[in-house]
Amino acid sequence: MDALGFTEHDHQHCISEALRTAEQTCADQGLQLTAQRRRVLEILLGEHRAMGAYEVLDVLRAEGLAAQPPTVYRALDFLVGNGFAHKIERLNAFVACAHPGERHAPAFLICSDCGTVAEMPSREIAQAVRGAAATLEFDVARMVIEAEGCCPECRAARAAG
Amino acid sequence: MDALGFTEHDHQHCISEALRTAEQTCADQGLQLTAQRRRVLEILLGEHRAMGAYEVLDVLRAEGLAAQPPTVYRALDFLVGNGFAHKIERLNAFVACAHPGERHAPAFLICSDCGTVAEMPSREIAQAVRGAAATLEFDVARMVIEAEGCCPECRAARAAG
DNA sequence: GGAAGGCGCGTTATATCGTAACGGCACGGC
DNA sequence: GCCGTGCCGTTACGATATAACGCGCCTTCC
Ligand SMILES: [Zn+2]
Ligand SMILES: [Zn+2]
Ligand SMILES: [Zn+2]
Ligand SMILES: [Zn+2]
Repeated sequence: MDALGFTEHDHQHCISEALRTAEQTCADQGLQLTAQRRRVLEILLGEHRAMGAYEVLDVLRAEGLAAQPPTVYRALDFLVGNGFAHKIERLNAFVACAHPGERHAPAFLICSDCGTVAEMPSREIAQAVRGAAATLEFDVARMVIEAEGCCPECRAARAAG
Repeated sequence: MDALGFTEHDHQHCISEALRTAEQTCADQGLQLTAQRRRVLEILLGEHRAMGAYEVLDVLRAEGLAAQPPTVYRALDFLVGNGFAHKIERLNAFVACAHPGERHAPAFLICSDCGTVAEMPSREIAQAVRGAAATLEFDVARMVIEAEGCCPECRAARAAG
């Protein structure tokens, strides 16, 4: 389970796979993946970066839909609430989940140069957070773990440039 | 170095100590802790929780000042930029630093019940994040580590109620 | 069949968070 | 004196997010 985003990959496959997983998960859990929700997920899947809600809205409008902010926020709430997307707090923006279906406390790498957002394995990080919290007798319900920096590609580009 | 916020403590001492440290650090580094910046820091220090910029603004106005949003944001930028305060991304709000002067990558515990925000030791968490990032050859420049949950006091209150 | 309730969604309006840009003033260097 | 720099007042605006109301489509229950 590696974190895509920084590596070359068959992105069409990446998208269709994620959609299929979302459909299956919704079917299993009695969730309604309506056309709009699905479309918003597709838009997020289109890029391995975080998109603002209004950016998604612009895409919908460019497709001829007369959408309003609540439309997008409702779709995003559904997607985030059911683990098909995540909110990147640092950017006030949203990204498709790289591991839908699996229960996970996500952790993200955000490249300041190219904007790519990768979801990385977080078990040890989550463990460290829970450990530190436990010494203060604090019960952790939810975590925000986001690291900003420079991705390998951009670092190489810098070195070359 | 424990994380205050969840424990009883002499809060007046806590405030004056932090202000003294800020004054000393500014003096050492040639930074100007102006009256406004100092006042905003005092306001943040007043509570062990995160305050929105406009909430700070309301306090200033209640004191008779004709302040505008940029006034507050400029003071907050100064305080955050120089390590006297932190932004809690999850809340779009600001909290006074519990360890000013020391270089640190902060990690926070946010009680969903009472709103208290505590800054906790983060060395091991930061280490775990850097480690996970390194396997993807990602250079981390800045981290956001925030855990939401229930503090010991509120847990006790729940159990009692 | 019809009442009742849940859910998704359209729509309007508004709340909340944050910044751009301009100009004035004070201070220190030269 | 003149200029650069940093701080701040002020106006206006941009970006992010939600409240509230109502409609249509279901399903449930009788
Ligand atoms: Zn992909
Ligand atoms: Zn990059
Ligand atoms: Zn205190
Ligand atoms: Zn609490």
